[in-house]
Amino acid sequence: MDKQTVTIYDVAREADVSMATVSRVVNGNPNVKPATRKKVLDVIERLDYRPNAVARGLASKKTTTVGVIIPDVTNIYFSALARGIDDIAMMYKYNIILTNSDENGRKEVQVLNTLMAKQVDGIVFMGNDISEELRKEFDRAKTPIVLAGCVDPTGQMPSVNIDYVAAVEEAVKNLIDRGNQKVAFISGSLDQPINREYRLKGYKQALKKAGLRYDEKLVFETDYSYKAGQLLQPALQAAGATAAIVGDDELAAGVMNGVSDAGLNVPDDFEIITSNDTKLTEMVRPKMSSITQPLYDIGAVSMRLLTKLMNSEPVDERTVLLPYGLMKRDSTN
Amino acid sequence: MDKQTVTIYDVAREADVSMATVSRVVNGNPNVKPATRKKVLDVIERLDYRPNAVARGLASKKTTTVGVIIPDVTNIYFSALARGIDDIAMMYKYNIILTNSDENGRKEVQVLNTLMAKQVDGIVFMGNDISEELRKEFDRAKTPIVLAGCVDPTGQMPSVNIDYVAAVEEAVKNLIDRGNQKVAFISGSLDQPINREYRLKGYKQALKKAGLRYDEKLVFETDYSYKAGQLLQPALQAAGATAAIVGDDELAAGVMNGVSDAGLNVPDDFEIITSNDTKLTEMVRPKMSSITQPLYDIGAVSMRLLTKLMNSEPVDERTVLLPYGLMKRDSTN
DNA sequence: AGTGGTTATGAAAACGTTTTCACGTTGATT
DNA sequence: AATCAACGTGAAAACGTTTTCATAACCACT
Repeated sequence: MDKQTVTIYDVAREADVSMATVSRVVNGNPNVKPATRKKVLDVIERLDYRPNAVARGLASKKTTTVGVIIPDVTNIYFSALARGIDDIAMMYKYNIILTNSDENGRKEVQVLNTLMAKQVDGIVFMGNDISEELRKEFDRAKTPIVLAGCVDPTGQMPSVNIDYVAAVEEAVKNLIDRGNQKVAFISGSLDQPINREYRLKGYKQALKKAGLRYDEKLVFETDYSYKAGQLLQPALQAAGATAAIVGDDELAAGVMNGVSDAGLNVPDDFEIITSNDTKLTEMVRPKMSSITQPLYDIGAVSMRLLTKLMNSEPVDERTVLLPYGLMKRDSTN
Repeated sequence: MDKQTVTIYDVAREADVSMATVSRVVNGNPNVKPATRKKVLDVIERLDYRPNAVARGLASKKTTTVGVIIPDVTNIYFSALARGIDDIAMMYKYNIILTNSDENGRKEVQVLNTLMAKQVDGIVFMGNDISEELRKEFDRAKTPIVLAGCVDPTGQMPSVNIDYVAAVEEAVKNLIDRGNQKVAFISGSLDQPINREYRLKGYKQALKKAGLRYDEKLVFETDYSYKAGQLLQPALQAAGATAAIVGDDELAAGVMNGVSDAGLNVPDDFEIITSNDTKLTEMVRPKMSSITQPLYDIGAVSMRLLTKLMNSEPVDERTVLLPYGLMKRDSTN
């Protein structure tokens, strides 16, 4: 009852050919006489032979597996990207090793190392910050890596994103144009470049163009959770904010419910624009207006880009920007 | 500039020992003299040697990788399970190959086969139905498989779930006790055992015990999507339902918003209990009452069970039932 | 009939580990 | 001093493929 495996050698013997020939037919190499091919195929069928991908990986130095580092699959934003990644991966016959990093730098480095040990052919990285140590590991990796929905301020790494600066600027302008003088900026940690150097920059630009003064009291730094958003309400009120641009949908839902539960009307008393356009925006009431980004596509395009890199195909744009938009729903007037 | 890899052989040479010894220190085998160990460790450090997991897998027939088949990562219910699975997997030094199946039988079989080809040490399967063909593949697999949040009516496969029959019965009873004579049953396809043989059974039992007649017109078979739920409102009204038990949270959110948008008040005109207790239940307004199940734990426990199976450890219960509950929020009175 | 170029095949060497055996050493026990 | 067990180590055989290289067979052409 031991796992008795049929090997390529068994097939070769039964079909009365060499291993090399079996390997050829299995891999669709055209240099095989049709008659031989058929003979081998028959034996494969009869013996129910299944090539061992590990042995194949060792011999060919290709595993047809790519690593995916994700902060948290449970977050709708990231799972949408992951879905795009997996679909394209499957299309190109790759499998995905998925690991949650919790945006924890140490864990990211460790995960990266085990992925390299497993000889993945490429890596898609999601996360909001690239620590120094992590960057060092990236550099030393001989494996292609692309960032998905994750900015690299230095622009060295292949990545796919939207233009966060412009998107946020447009959203904030929209809020200001409707008369909001005090627009809150709510995001995750400002240590993360995507917040500090992109979103916040867009926010400041919009203020400047509207002739408004930047006020630190309107900047709220918190973590990306529903709960955190909900708890922000008193602080928002204290700061006199009448609108907010929020960096994450779950967080935004929390903010909105916090505000509503305090008796204010959204959007009449308080307007909100969120950033990720996940399906959550349509499930809450009022539905949330949002910056629009093609989540699935960001994942899909990163994976596609990665396939090119893994294949050493020429790549025109190493850092691709996908189009964004602004979707008006019911949390703005 | 070619990927010049340091092998165990290089280390052996530099440290002036045999490969076997290097292997021993890398694997923590105690049978190595401390002095030798240090010497080897130093060389490893100096050369930055990283063991090749693929070669290791071939030689040892263990890949420390498990396959996870999931209908759709994008669904909050499943991603919560996946998170539990990954955390425990990581704890036991396993990695996860994650693939979406879309509950498509053909795809499930194909994915299963590539997982086997990749020599995964075990598999966690999520999905609502096990087709005949899939079951055949399961049987023939020499690899341990456990079902997570997925019933096997035949009880042959290891699985971890809650008692869906009892949970639904309790929820429906709760609805009936509050005077609802016409409780709708809303779920995914009744072809799926979990709906046909478990949830519906609980529903019928509750009706019977309350002396109510089972009415097919109150049974709504749809797909698990927000949209589908939203569109159900007219039919619900036509059937005269005043309450509903719903099999999925996104679906339930759709139902609730459909009902609300039609001008009815939830819970005064229409009560809803949903089934999965995902965080979505707290994000919508009103918050949804729900059957409570330990999602993360279902994933975690399945993975833990799988580790035991992979390790040929004795297992007391092959089909484990985790506790459920009923959480009253604002979609019921 | 001789030449040259495909085309089809096999032998055997990688690929980078783990693992099995056998063999010396060592130290304790009689 | 002889015996034994435990310990520490190395040689070499797996593991199941791909890939390189050589060669045989075939097929036109001159």
